[in-house]
Formats: sequence, C-alpha cells, structure tokens
Amino acid sequence: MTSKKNLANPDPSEEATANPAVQPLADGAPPASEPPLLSNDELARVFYEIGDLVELKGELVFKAVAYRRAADAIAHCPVEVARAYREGHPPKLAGVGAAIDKKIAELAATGRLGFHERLREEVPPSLLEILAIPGVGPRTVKELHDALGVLTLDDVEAAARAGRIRGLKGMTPRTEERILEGIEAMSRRIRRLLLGEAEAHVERLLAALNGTPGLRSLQAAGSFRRRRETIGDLDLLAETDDPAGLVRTFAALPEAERVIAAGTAKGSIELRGGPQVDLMTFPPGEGGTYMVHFTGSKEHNVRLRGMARDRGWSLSEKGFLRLGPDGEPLTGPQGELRTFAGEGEVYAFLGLPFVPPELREDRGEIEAALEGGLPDLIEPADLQGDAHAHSDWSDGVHTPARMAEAARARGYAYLVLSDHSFGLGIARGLTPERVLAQRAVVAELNERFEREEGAGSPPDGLHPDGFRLLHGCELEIRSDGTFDFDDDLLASFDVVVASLHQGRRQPREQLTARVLSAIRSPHVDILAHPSGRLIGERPELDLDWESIFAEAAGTGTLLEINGSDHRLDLDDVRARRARELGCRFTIDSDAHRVEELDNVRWGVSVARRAWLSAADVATTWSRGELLAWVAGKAARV
DNA sequence: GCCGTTTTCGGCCCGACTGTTTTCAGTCG
Repeated sequence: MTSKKNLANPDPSEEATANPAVQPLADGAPPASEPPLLSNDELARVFYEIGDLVELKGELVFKAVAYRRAADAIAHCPVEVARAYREGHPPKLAGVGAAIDKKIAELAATGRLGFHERLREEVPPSLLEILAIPGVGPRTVKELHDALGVLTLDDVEAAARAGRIRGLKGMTPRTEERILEGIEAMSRRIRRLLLGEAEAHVERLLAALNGTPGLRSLQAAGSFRRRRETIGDLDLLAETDDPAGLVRTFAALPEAERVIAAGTAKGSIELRGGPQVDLMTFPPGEGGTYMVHFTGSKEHNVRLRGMARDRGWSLSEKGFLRLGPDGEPLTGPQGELRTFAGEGEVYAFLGLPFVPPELREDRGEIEAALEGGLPDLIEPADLQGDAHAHSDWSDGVHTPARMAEAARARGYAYLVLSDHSFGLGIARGLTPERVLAQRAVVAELNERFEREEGAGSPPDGLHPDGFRLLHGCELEIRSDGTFDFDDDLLASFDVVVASLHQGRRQPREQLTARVLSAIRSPHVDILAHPSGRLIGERPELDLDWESIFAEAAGTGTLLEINGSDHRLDLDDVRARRARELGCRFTIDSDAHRVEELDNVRWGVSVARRAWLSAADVATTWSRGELLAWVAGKAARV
C-alpha cells in the first residue's frame, strides 16, 4: 500500500533521504538558452513536494491528493513528459486538469515553476523533514512550527528533549517520547527491500506464526503480493478464530524491535534491522474483501470503492454495506453486510472479472476489466527455457555442466550459456579461442543429453522435447559501439545476447547509437538488461527509449526482462510500452550460479505487471520456435 | 485541483489504533 506521505520516497528505486526535494530551481543555475529537460522522476518530485507543502499549509486535503495523483501519473508515464510537452504533443495524464497541465508546461519549457518557488517561500521546505517522522502528520508539524518556531528535525528533537512540546494543544510528555522514538526509528529505517529480501522476511514470519492457536490461514498481501519491484513494508493477512491472541503473539515475536501498534484486530511491528510489518486479521470465511483491501494498491481500492458507491454499496475491508437514501451506510437492523470468502466473488459483485494482483495499480486495469479486455497473463509454468546464464568460464560460479543439469532438472527445453565476451575484462570474458573451446564442452554435454533421452520419451520430470544447452555469449557493446567478436564468430552462436556495461556516462545520443547498432546487427538476438540499472545502487542509462523500442520491434530483436531482483530490467512500465510498440521479450535469470536460475520468477512478476501474455515472451516458445526466430533475424535487418 | 449518462458545482473511500482536549482528532494504511 502506498503511503499517504509521499515525501519519504516517491520512487522506489530512489534511496530514501531526509529531504528528497529537488533543489530550489531559482538558485545558482545560470540562465541557459535551452533549459535542461526534466526527467519524469524530477517532474514528479516537484508535484509530490507541492502536495506535501500544500498539505502543510493547511489547504484543502483534496488539493494535496490531486497533486500527488498527478505526480503518480507522471512518474509512471512511459513517454518522457517534459519532452512531449516541449514538442507540442502532451500526453493525456489521469488526474491532470487545466491547472496542473499549465504547471507541467511551465516546468517543461523553463525547468522551473513559479508556483512551486513561491510555495517554498511560504512554507519552509525543511518542515518536510519533520513531516517524515512516523506518527507526525501535517497538523502536528503546523502546530510545532506556529507555536515553537521549529524549522528542522534537529529543532524538533531539541524541543522534545527540553520538554518544550508538552503543553501545546493536545500534546503531553508522552507526545515528546513518541516524537523522539519516531526520530530514532527514522535513523534506523532501512532502504526499501528487494523482492528476494522481502520474500525471506515473509517466509520467516509465516513460519514463526504458523501454529498459533486459532490461526486458519496466513499469507502475505500488500505490495509484495502485487510484486512491486521494491517493498517498503510487509503486510500479513490472517484468518483466525482468535484475532486478539494472534496480534499478541505477533507483537511478542522475538524479532520485533518495536511494537508500533497492537489492537484487537491489527498490529504493527518493526523488525530488528528490517522493515515494518503490519498484521491484519479477518473472521473465517470472510477473506474476500480483506484480501482485496490489504493487497491494494490504495489507488485501485479507491476505484473499487467508487464503483461500489455507484451501485449503492459502501466497500470496506469488512465487506459491502448497503447505502441508505442519505448516502450513508445503513446500520442497525436494516443494515446489510455482504461478505465473501474469495476475491473473485468480490470482483464479481462489482461486475468485474478477477483482476490479478500485479495489475492492481489503477493503470487501466479497471477499464480493461469492464470491457473484458484484461490480458491473459504469463505464468511461471509457461517458461520453456532461459536465454541468459553464466558459468565459471567467465564470472559465474558453477560449471557449464552443473548449470545445464540444473536447468534440465527444472524441466526446461534449453539453457543459453551466455558467458561474457573478453571486452568485459573484470568478468574474465571469453576470447575467440576460449569460445571455441567452450563450444566443444557444450557439444559434449549435448551428446550425453541426447544419449540419455534416447529414442523414446525423455526421463520423468524432463521437458518432452528433451534438453539442449545452447551456445551463446553476452556480447559487450563497447564504448565506441563496436563488438568484441567478428561477424563470422557471432554467426556461429546459437543465440547472441548483447549488453552494455562500459562507457555508461556518455551522452544520450551516443549511448542510444551504441544500443541501436547492436539492435541493427544481424547477429544480435537479445538486448540484455537494457536500462543497465541496479536498483538502489546504479542509475539507469540515459537512452532514447522510443527509438530503441521502435527499432527492436522492426528487427525482431528480443528485449530482456532480467529476473535478478537487483535488476528487473526492463521494468514493468517500459516493458508495457515496448509491447505497445510491437516488441517481444525474453525472461532470463542472468544466473551466475545454479540457485539463481530461480530469478526468473521475479522476471515473470515484472512481465505480469507489464500486462504481458506468454505469446509476447520468446522464452515461453518451444526451443525450435526460438531458434527459428533468431535465425530469421539476418533476413529482417 | 479534478471531474461529470444521476452533477460545470459539490462532491471527492473507509476503518483501526492511539492518546486523551472522555467524544473525537490525528495518523496511518
């Protein structure tokens, strides 16, 4: 679920900082003839901040909501908003009306926004640090500022320690304690979790709580269930006969560093060195609306509640309540609470088909569901192979034989062994000579597989088409746009995966030209981890995505969705846009050891969030179909 | 600030937990 406070971390790939505000645009920068183009993230950040400042100012809450909604739309827009405005074809963004449209136009044209700058003069932006304290909301910040003149986090801490806060409206020594605890918690707060880290926490918590008396079922909800690319806090949902007892057990877990709240139906803890975990309970057999509610997203839920209201019902986690003539839910004897055991029934009650959790972001899924146009999403079981993996011949850990055996045991029809080319020296990339030596190893392995599979059907658990190790490489796109291997050698691989690790800071035109040269090569079949980002560690490459997607679609070059939870690259928004432009994909593990072959499950999550079906993803095709596709590339370019 | 086959004005989703100004406001999800 997204937080009401967006200031802490509007973009999950950004590290949380005390003050994420863009620098005051008025400062310093000399007037340039062509102001720099703001990225979608930078644009969005301005509007998130306006939302927070407007709320601090005490304006109508709905204004703040409107600014944040617009910021969300900008952040998730697949095209570059500022560029599109400059070029005179602004995209239609949900929640952007005349007023915000004008503000975006000003930002796009000049790189700054007078309204924003005036707002920052009226409401000191350093107050946002105070708003970020857990448990401190806009009213409290305003009171502290007005009554005590505090401006910064340090001011608040000093005031709390000096006992100057008690005595203010509704504030006591306990309030001071809670503020100091909140500041302490903030300094401990860890970065957002990668999916694999979130999964490990979830599994430990489920194991710790299972067996609690009265507990009938327990599962993860929230953004982890939706498989967002990073996870802020964890949500658990329990079906139980003894909710209060379960919450007590939960709050007493040894791994709980701090108990944030513990009532009779819900509880919240902070894990030692880990995220916040919220536990919700529901009565047996009534999980449908609870699952929907606590899976989110908030934006999706708001849409569902609006639809319920249109149909004469009020929707909450508890169920649907009939609305009276005054628009208020009926209570007492004439009240009627409709509950459901499963989510499918909840959606059906609203006249909708089941909406998969990965789509619940209010990015068109409600409209598509109403029209019967939800995609038939790819599933993990659709994968027939993996087109990107390494061995100890370059920077991997396990031998080609072990990697192949592990992939074969997963029931795959193939694994593409794609060790680095020599240009990536740090990865001990392969020279042409070692490529040929490795090819002999691959051939030997395949002879064995062929023998074992024999003339009849393959042994149990193996793919019906049998398994083959395909020989590929991860070809470095060098800084000057050339490749490590010549055309003859490239043509001899089963599959060529190209990627860019070096010269990452070149200007957009140069980087884009390098990527396009790979896409236009008759030998390059897959563009691996196209953005080059490492989540929370390394920013993405500055590329012209629209032209890359157009060229990939035209040449049939497959775009990788890299399943490593550090990469998830392409991401969901880009992959969805690429599909609109006619691209096809692979979902690959980029495994450097056998355990990492399982990375593809996160890749499937990304693909589902990108609305992809199995047909869009070449690694769901048969081995023959994939090989025919890549063999056809030379003819297409 | 946004938005409209119930509206161009008047709405805008809903409930648990906490602390306390003991009937509700603030915060959060």
